[in-house]
Amino acid sequence: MNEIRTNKINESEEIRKSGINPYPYFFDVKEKISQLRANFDHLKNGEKDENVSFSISGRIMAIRYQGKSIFFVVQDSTDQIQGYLNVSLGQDKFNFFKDHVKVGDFVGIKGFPFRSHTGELTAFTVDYQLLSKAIRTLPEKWHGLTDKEKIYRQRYVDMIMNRESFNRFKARYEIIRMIRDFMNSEGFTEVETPVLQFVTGGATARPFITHVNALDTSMYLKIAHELYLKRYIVGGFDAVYEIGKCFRNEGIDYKHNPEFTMMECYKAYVDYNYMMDLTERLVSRIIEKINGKTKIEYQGKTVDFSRPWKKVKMRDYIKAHLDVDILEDPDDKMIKILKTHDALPDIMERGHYIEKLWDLIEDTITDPTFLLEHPVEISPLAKRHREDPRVTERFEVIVLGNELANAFSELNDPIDQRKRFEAQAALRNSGDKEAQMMDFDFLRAIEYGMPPTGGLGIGIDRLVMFATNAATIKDVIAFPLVRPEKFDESGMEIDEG
RNA sequence: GGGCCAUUAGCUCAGCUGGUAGAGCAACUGACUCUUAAUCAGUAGGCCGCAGGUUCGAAUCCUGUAUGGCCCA
Repeated sequence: MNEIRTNKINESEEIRKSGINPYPYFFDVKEKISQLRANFDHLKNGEKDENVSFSISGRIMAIRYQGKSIFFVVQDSTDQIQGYLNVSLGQDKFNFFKDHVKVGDFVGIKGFPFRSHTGELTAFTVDYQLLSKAIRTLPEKWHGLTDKEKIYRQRYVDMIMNRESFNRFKARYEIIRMIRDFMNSEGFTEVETPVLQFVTGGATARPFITHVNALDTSMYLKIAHELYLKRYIVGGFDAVYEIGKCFRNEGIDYKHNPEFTMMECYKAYVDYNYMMDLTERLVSRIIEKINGKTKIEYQGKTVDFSRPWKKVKMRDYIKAHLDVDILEDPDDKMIKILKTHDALPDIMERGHYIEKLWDLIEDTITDPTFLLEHPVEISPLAKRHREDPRVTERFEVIVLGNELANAFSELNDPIDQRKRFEAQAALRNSGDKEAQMMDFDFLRAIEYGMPPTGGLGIGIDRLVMFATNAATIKDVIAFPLVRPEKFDESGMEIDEG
């Protein structure tokens, strides 16, 4: 139905018939546009340097026809530059460009640099090659895509048109590379754990279920890396980490995507104090590298990632804000407070009361803060505190009310771990679908002995959101989960109800 | 789960209390050898998300529904 597309398909066929492949195989790219710009920034207005020849390639973003000369804009992964060509190219090549090279097409350009009278560094085209003909038109150059739905569904178009978006993804992968560099330099080994699991744990979450034909059985997609990473520690690795996808079958909103990326690390012979230091150093370094400073603006709020971060104990913080002692006051008192805030949990259990009480006040935290010593009930994989067995050696990093990291001195007492799993299993049996599953193989593993271990998990998407000032998780996930689109037999989109 | 908003040309948007649809960019034809949101002249392009209802008549009012966004829980 789209006439422009049909015309371009026909045009592409005509080009092919004329002996030119609209989709050739290779172009010898010698430099990126940013390099070209940097190398010839010194050229003065009207000055040219015919002695140097460059070879760049990219997508044409704009064309300005000017009679017997043509100005255009090429964009590659690094930058844009204005190109210029005229009939000195030869009448045939000039005409072909004028008739068949259009906005959206890829071209390779050879030539020399000059600066126009108006001061624009320009690529004077001595030769060019059409590298790929686009048969769909790009959005309007001035506004690009503004429809959020189109941005998420057709991220490739958003990336082309919106450099801010493109650069945010570049930053994301730079951050991931920085995390790898950091972890490697700290002596951690990058490892992998299964995505398909018969028992999945390490987090309080509902899993996805899939089916394995070869075994004719259901499996879960991992909700965390934790339990398998600890098996590496049992197996003798000193320090391991994994950066990978986790899957949680829960709501989708501005901070949750069903699949998301988490970095988890575990190190033998250290405790949560070590992990606090590691977290502080890693996160503040990334924030500083991306922003040039540790005190940043996030969505209109100032957040200071400078070390050291504040520390508050969960018990103290809840007591100060809600006047209830989560260790000593009875359930009734918590329920009463939750009722007045209309915040009763779906599952009437002490652990859920504590979580809900925290939810009520988490937004009072702005700057990165270590929230310490969660009660045992809500921390089934964390070791009891060495001075108070009712709480654990655990911390979460809270930034603007969001959980950015979660860590503990790992529970390596197999008897205590079994009791914790049993308590979780009881919750599961009473209908708590997020409670952890009994994992006998994991128990068996730590029964062989796991050294004292510190563990940490960091939500990469959240971290990227803060580092790049992204308002929603969808802005930092290139292809967020959206409902499927409908296409007709020819592959054209259908708008329907 | 609740509330509010959006959905009109490939893209960005107009379209008033109902009278059979409009601009800019993109596309197409032509002019122009330093333009840069180039300019100028012309042409073509629409199941007004989908389904019902009210009406002589609906892009517009009503109901439902789909998709998405924002806010709240």
